[in-house]
Amino acid sequence: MMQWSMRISAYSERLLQGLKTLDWPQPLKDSQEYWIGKSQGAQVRFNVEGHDEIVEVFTTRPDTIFGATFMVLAPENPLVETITTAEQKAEVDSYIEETSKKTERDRMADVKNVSGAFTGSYALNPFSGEKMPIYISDYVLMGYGTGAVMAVPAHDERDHRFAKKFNLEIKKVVETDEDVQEASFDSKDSVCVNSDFLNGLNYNDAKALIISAIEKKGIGHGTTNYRQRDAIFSRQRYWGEPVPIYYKDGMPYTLPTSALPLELPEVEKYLPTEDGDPPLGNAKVFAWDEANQKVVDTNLIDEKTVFPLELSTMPGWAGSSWYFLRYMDPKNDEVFAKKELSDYWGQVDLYIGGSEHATGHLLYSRFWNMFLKDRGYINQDEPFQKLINQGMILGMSAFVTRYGVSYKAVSEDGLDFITVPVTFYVSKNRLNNFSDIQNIYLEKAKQNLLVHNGYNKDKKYSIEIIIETSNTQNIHVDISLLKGTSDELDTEAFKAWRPDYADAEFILEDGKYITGREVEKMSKSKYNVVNPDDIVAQFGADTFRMYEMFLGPIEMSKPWDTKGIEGVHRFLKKMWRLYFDEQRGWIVTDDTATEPELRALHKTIKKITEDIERFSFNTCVSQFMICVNELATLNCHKREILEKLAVLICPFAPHFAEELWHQFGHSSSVVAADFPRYEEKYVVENSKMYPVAVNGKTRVELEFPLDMEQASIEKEVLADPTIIKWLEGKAPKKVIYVKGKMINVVV
RNA sequence: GCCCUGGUGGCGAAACUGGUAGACGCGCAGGACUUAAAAUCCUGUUUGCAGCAAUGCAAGUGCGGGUUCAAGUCCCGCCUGGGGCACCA
Repeated sequence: MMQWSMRISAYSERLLQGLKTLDWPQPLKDSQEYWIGKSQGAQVRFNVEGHDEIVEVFTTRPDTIFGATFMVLAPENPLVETITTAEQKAEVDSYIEETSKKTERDRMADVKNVSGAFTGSYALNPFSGEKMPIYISDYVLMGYGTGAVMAVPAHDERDHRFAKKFNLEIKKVVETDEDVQEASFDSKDSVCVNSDFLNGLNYNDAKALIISAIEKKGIGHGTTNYRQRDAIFSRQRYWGEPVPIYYKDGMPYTLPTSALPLELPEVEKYLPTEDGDPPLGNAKVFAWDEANQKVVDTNLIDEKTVFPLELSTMPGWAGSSWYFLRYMDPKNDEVFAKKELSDYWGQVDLYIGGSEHATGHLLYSRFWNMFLKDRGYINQDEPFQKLINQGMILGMSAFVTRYGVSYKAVSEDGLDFITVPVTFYVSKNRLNNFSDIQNIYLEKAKQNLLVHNGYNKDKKYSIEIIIETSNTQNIHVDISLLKGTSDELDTEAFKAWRPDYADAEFILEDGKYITGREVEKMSKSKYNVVNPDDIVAQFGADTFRMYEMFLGPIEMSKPWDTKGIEGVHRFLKKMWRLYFDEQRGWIVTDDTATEPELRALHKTIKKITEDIERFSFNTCVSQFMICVNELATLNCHKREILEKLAVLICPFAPHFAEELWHQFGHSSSVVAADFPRYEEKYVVENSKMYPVAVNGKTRVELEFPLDMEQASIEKEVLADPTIIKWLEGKAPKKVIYVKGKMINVVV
């Protein structure tokens, strides 16, 4: 099938180099770097004995060429056809047939399963002069390098496995004590042996020397390879941007700019055509009239002036790679964004997204951006200068345990056997100890026996043994069946939940059924989904927003736990009470703020300002709590403090801040207010309570002025009774004094 | 297999450049206000030992070593949860 591809591989090196300029998480950069997969080595041509054909290989280890004892081609390599000998043809053909049936997934699945076939031909090692049998095997991929490798079994794991399987020579060319007959030794930290003029050279020197030798011989050259492939751009589905291309004599032509954008045609069904064409093949009006320059009825196609349009559509990333540029100038009919505007807005300042886009969207988007820059449409090399990965909010699944035990009832005369199953839903902590609940099961087994249809009431039975205990099932239950925010199951609700559970019987602990809890992705099938709308309805959007921030660092995944939300809600109510009294209403005064009040405020301004910069929102919320606790203790209701505090909290609780701001008499929005500035003078202290340690263990706290000389501090520290006690009469070796931090006396 | 990430109280977490581990919040326990409840406020809450108590001592950040006056933080070797990639020569 003919497919459109984006030649992203032409940008591999720039995409790799560009990573150095980005403020992105290292793991994300690593995975792009790995995906691009740059490797440096050499391309080398090998002569084939008795043929004019040559086999060209790519290798990153040309320094091990003296250890290359055989050759492996990809089964799809066109050379296979010509070099396979008559005797080997049947074997090779059947191997190709076999591998072509395997899907790529199958191929990957049995990495350990070595397979291949001998072509019957030999290549000649240009340096050792040895004959190298040529094999084919599916561990060599046609799509990478040249689709052929020189196999160095002593120093490559895959080649080693292959050599073992087909009994091929393994020749050590890198110094090591390991037995290369047993396992390959793949280190790059190596020195050449058995390699003629390379002997004694390390990896880097040997590589440089052999590449120049290869070039001198005229059989190859040093080269760089990228693992990254071109990206298939065609999609055989309806929804997507149509490709503005028409075909004339089988050749593609672009539509004129005036015909753009080419819109999706109407179709009756979004399915492929009977001939197997994509859904656009069903369109009635989707042909290009070259003479009249417009899209016309498909029936009019005559291949003279009316031609068929491309039927495949573009993939999702055709749009997702550059939509943000359009945001800069959304109403422009001429271009996607006027250059002056995209220059003005520049790059996306901050991109928050998941790391799952590492090798897809985020790479395509960079590529696309570079291309647009090369064409002169925009000015930035990179679309997203700063990027952070947010963690996922996970669900807290709940489980009940259905625990089944079978008993064997034997009649007194030993003639009748009845199997009596007993099943209970067992509360979490009673499950650990079966002997504890054994009697409950046994009692139930006796009851069940009496109603068993095999039961003969004229006989006496003894219930003996458990014949099966393995019937334990953990069943997801909907978290709405829990009581409040606890782990306790509402057993009646559970019974009503599903007909299967209507007759459920429980073994409780302290009168409660406690479910097992586990952190999993939120998913309907796991019944652990918490709907934000419900939380917002109950607590308000500000509480919800702040609680999400308070949960922990933004880049970490964490379970949603509704329990803690009360704390944030209480905090907002407490802060509100600094401004409002239930009876008296607005209680903010114009009194002058005191030193402790100003210190509380400015400590907070400092922390919030710094923590916002490093995206540490959870610690911001903590600081607000500390501040409000302090102001409440100080009984502070002063405008000088509280007005700034309201602005400060605006990014965290915007509705709340807006309301307070208006109460202060402002008519404009709080978002337009100046963000409070930290002033150091309110926070500086001139003394510090120092932890004083003896040999690293803190023993006492002593207060000293910050500008006190070390010598005087030492004198006072050594005179302190607690320190004297811990010195036990020994003379201190030295005293470590870190200004503003701590003091340590070393004995 | 390879790459990345995390592991700190009963729980979510804090400790930014090595410098008082557990801030802040939840939960729990006790108390105040109230006829009662809600709301609110106060006290305690890492563990162990001693003490009526204030307090004191010891241990403690997944495990084992190391560097340092000082390690949750740095180094070496492991264990373990999560995510991604996977025959790329």
